[in-house]
Amino acid sequence: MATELPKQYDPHEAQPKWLQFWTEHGYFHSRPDPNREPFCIVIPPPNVTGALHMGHALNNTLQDILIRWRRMQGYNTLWMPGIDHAGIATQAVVERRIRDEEKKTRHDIGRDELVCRIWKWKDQYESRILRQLRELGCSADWSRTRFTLDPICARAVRHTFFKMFQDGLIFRGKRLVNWDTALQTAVADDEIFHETVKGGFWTFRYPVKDSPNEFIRFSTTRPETMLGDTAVAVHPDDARYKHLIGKFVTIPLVNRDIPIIADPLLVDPTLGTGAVKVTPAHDANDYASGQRNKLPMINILNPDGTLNENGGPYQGLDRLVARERVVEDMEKLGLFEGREDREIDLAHSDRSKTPIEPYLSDQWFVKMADLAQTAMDAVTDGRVQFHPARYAKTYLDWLGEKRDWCISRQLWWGHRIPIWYARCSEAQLKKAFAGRTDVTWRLDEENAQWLICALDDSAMDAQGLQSLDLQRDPDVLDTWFSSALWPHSTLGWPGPALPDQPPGPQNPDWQSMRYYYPTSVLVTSRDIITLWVARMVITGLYNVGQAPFHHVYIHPKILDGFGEGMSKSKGNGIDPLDIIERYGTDALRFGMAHVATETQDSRMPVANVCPHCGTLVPVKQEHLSMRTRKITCPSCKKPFRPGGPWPADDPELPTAKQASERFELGRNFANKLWNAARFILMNLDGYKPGAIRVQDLPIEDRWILSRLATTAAAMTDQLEGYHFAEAARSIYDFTWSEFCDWYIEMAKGRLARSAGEGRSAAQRVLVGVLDGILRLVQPIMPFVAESLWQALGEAAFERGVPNPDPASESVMIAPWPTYPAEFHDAAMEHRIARMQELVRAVREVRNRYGITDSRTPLNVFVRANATVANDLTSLDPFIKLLAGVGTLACGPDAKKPPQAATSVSPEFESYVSLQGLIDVPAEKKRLEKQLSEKQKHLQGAQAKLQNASFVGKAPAEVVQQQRELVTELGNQIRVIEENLRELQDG
RNA sequence: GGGCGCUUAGCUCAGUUGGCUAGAGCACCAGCUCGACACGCUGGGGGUCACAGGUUCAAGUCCUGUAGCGCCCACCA
Repeated sequence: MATELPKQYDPHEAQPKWLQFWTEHGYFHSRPDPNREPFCIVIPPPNVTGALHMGHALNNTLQDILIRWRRMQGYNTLWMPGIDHAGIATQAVVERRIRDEEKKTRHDIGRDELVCRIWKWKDQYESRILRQLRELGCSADWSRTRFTLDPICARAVRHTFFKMFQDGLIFRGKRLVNWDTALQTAVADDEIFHETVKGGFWTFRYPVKDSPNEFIRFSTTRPETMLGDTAVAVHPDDARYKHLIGKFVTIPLVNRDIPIIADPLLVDPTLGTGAVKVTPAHDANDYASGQRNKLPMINILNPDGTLNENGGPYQGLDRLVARERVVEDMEKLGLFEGREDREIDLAHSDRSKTPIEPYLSDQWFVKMADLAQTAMDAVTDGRVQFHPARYAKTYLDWLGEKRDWCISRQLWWGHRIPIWYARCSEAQLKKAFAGRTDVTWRLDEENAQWLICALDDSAMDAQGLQSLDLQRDPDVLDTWFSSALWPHSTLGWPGPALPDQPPGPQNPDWQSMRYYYPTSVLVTSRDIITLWVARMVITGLYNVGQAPFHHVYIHPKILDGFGEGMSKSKGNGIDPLDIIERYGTDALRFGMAHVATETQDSRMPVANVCPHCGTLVPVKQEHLSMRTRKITCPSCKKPFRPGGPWPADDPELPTAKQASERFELGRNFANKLWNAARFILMNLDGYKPGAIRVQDLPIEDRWILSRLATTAAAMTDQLEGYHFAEAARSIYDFTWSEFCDWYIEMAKGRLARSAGEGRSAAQRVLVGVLDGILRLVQPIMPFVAESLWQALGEAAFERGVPNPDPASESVMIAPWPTYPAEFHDAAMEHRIARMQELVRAVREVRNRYGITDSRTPLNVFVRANATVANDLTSLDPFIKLLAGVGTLACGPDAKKPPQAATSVSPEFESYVSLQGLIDVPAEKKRLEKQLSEKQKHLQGAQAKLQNASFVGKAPAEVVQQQRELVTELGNQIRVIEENLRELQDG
């Protein structure tokens, strides 16, 4: 007798145990093996910014499902894990901490110290993130874990940059950035917030040159920028200004002449004065217009927000002071027309909270025209496929713009731009770098300097370079530059640095690159299709010549209970660890698979668990919008802090854990599975493995094996197509609604007999089906699957249908189930379906009349044709067992007893003897309602048949179906009428 | 403003190429401690499939429009 399992599945007992077991057995590792086909996924590397959230749980669960499934299918699966340094986000988090804790800015502590602090932060959060991923059960090859700043990734970054620089794909150009004048740094778009402030809206006029008394009127919210104006634009069709196009106006304060140009994109003639001053260096639209019209760009600002030498008489003044002076001076000149108050939506820096100035600066770019085209081709010709396919449009539309990619960032955390500047003669360079292939240079004519690109920093440490007066570029690369290389950099591109040395952290393993690249599928969310997916394809094609993956699966987003995306700033996230703690990892994973549907993002209402009394307190919308930090429990009246991803604990208040009932489904399923297995294990006395032959099996066995085979095949298809929700539903429905609800119940009869062929066969089938279920569920719920696999191994080591095999040492490495074609048996499925219908009908009658004690047998009469009657009679023991039937009379002439309730089925009529218990008025009412519904349905169905165009156009079998439906409905109505009549008579 | 989606039971969601009485889980109602499971079992109630048109023998499903919601991109002199 096998050791009996506890009544409930305990995930917290199972999880650490199997995690350790899998790790010790090395199941997560993968190494190149030419005899096996690889299946490889590279993880979208989480940011080191902080802990993982629900989106990560979803993303990684789905990847793990694919990896675990393909591993069982026999592929050599590699899941490459890693972390992203996430330049801006990480630096901002660490800077904020330093500011909060030490009241210092990054300029106070310096570049080296800041980078050092961020590395410490990175170490701490990297291990936390990796731990979370492990706890999620992710079967990644942890020994290969990469970080986007580690030496191997850095080498790939350098090679790519160097190659692109040599190919002329990397160039230096001007670009407007968001300038924070307080911190004197550029900030990223996602680091700014918009706030409505009170401002002015001034209207001025410029005198038209060579046309006395003619002026052109314009308005602005930033009068000081007129010092940087290089044109006035009007709409080409605007009758008021048409004659002025091509003439000049004079900016009076600096006495500069600028042209009047026509720009239909910049100017909307119905707004304001219809004329727009153009300041290309300090406004994004004007910048675009300046590029279109080849206007000069005049930068009037110093980094600190004061005016520079281009500000003429206003040089040195703060821009806001200059604004007032400009207005005063224009007024003195009689060119000021008025000012109105206006609410202005102004961009502010997240960090300094001061207004952002658009600021023109030198940046590095990747030329996209040709690169983007190669990436578009890879998708249009099908080398890379999106699932769902519609996301290809997002990708193609974005790449189609072919906008140059700005890759420099004014940050300290990241890959340094490998560029040095030198002002010297080329002869000096040639001499200094004679014979060197790891250094290349190009002349920057505009600034009269050399741009030197080095493949490695050490190249610039050589002796004799002092005379060159090298200046290194202070910027770092856009984080996406290193992320774009992720699929091939992690696999070892560009090959070993030290070919004779063994692979290691400094020396990549070239075999992996050749074996696993291109990877199989990328699993990610739709918001980084452009930022990341497109760029990976670009660099993959550029560096390796092959796109980095064959498939891109885009999964839905998890929203909060109110339909909004989760984000740290909204405070509406859910910590996966809370869910794991409350429901178990399998429940979390099942829940994730279950929400991964084709079309729709999924809402996840969440509740706080009161840390004092355990009451579930649903999160309300106002808790989020007001950033509520304290909630009073409605039950015990004690205060607590709502759960979620908060930056730090609050020492004053206990923090609530979070719960969401959406994970009960998975928890309950794991427990159901556990108990089904528990029941089977309790009934395995005398189990002997043996082959089964479906032809020899009774109906119920053939039925469940047919259903099992269908389910396994369906799940395979569903996973192939990335239909995770359907796959989860398939195994759930099969296990619960077919195996547990019907098959196990039917098998109880045979098990109860202590010995004999019947019992033995039932054991084999029960064990064989359970074995299949555990394999099928393993990718989704690996922990409960492993627990039961091991328990089953003790009681039934050799098992399986049709032929038993010794169990593998882990369900993780068991083969993915496929079953012989003869398992599919439509006839058996049909017979059991008919029986289920009858059982349900009898149960319904029992419930309706309150005869729920199954020991009170009901006598059932079924009128049906001979075939159906035979089928049902053959299942007589089950009908008796499952519905508490005493005698079953079945046949074409089954006589209806007096005072009977009926249930109407498409294929047969059943009559249940109720021994005088009928509630006549209630029964009458029920039948009348049923009658009117059936009559309505019949009318509709008949009308359809009489319609000539239906009979003419529809396929013959459909028309035939319709005829059968009408006949059937007619029969049913006749039966109901008959019953109703008898009820009235009786 | 452009693009992509979404709107089905009180809640969260399924619903294949149009085709038999629109499904599930939770919640609700009634009844069950019967030897796997109360994280359970049996049965039940509950839906004008956002709205308005159209195509079709037939529309939750296809088309057009309207409203609301979400996301991405662009932009707001």
